[in-house]
Amino acid sequence: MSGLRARQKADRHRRIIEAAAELFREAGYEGAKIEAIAAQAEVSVGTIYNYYQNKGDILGAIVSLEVNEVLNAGQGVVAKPPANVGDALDTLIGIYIEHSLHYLSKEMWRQAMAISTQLPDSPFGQAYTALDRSLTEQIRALIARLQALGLVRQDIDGAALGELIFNNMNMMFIEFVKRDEARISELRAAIRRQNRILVAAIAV
Amino acid sequence: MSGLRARQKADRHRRIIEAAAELFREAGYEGAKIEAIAAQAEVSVGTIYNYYQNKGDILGAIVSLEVNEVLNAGQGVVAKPPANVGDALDTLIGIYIEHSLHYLSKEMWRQAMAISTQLPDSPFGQAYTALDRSLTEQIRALIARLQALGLVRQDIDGAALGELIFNNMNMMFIEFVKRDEARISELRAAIRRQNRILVAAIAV
DNA sequence: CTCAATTTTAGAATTGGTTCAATTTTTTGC
DNA sequence: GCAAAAAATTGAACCAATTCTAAAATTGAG
Repeated sequence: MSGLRARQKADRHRRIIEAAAELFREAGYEGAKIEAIAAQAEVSVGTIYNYYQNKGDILGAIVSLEVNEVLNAGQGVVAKPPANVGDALDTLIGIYIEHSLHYLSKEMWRQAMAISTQLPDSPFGQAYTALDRSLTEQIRALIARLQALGLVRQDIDGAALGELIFNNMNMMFIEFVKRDEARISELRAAIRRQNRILVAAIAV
Repeated sequence: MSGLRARQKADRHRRIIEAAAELFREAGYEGAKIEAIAAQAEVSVGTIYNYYQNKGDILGAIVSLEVNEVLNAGQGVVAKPPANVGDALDTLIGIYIEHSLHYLSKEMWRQAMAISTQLPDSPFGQAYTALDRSLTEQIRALIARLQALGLVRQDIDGAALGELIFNNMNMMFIEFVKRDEARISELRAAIRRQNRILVAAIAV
């Protein structure tokens, strides 16, 4: 039985993540030295590298937690969407954006995004791509739901539309985290304005 | 008069860029050590840092060359666009994409994109954002042109539409450079499919 | 309880980007 | 031309991530 060992392992994982999350927030990604994270987590530097391939993967684990929460929250909207295409999209996207800075600072997002394009084949790079895909799928699911409800035209290419909406939102979010002074409300308004064009095209 | 000094300066800039471009292509961004670039350019390491704030800025200078070429090539399409909204967009985007791997490898693009989100306030970060904006403006200009030609509805929000098209294309391009095996033809086809939805909505 | 296997640890070594103080080169006022 | 000032160059030193090594600790099977 590997009961105790597994529990200790999980515990070390948790301690490392918690220490890193705290230090990333306090000192920024670059400012949080591995030695400091190790000290805070009460493990050695070597142990951290035993659990994660590199510093980026630690951040990756934190990002995954955040995005999975967002995906869960999104479920609700897909299940019971507002009875209006524009509002439905705005509500789902709103959930994504409003949750986005819960655990992660803009600086952490910037680092995470950078690492995911820099090392697309690293564990984190692949995980990040998978998360993006899940978000795209959720938007597609919403569109399919709206089609089923008769709110969106049947002849719309749902797959392509889902990608289009996600890609635009994601790019806007990237620009948002690149500017510290950018406000969430402005971001949402800009995306609404862009989506208005699509809504006009697809609503029955 | 600052004749000699200015000439030497320009010459060293050129040598550094040429050396870096060659080594980035051969050994990849990470693989190209600053010492090697310095040796190849026949300057010292310190001199490189006198000319560029950091390694990323060297890559940035190369990216700017490439993107400016693309912008120039795009001018032609905006001036005389194909007499069909879908074809016009496809032609402009085609120019962007087909030129994109001329000087830069996918790996170089990945690094450049990563740096631009990681350090949005560095010289390169700001330059990259400006380049993105220029591309967006060019797409907007094309739409305005098509509106003037009576091919696009007058009541379309051209600014928002330009952003939407650029953001989607850019995100698709990011995913494209993240996968070494992805082909240009597939990328173009996927974007065409997405834009079809928009074209249906905006064409007169 | 004991022992072999596995994991963790501490810390030294490595690596490569970046910084810096000293030196050299270029310019400028005379 | 010639020195003093300004600018540029140099390469050694620095720093932090990552790797490596040998010793110590922990585990679980018997």
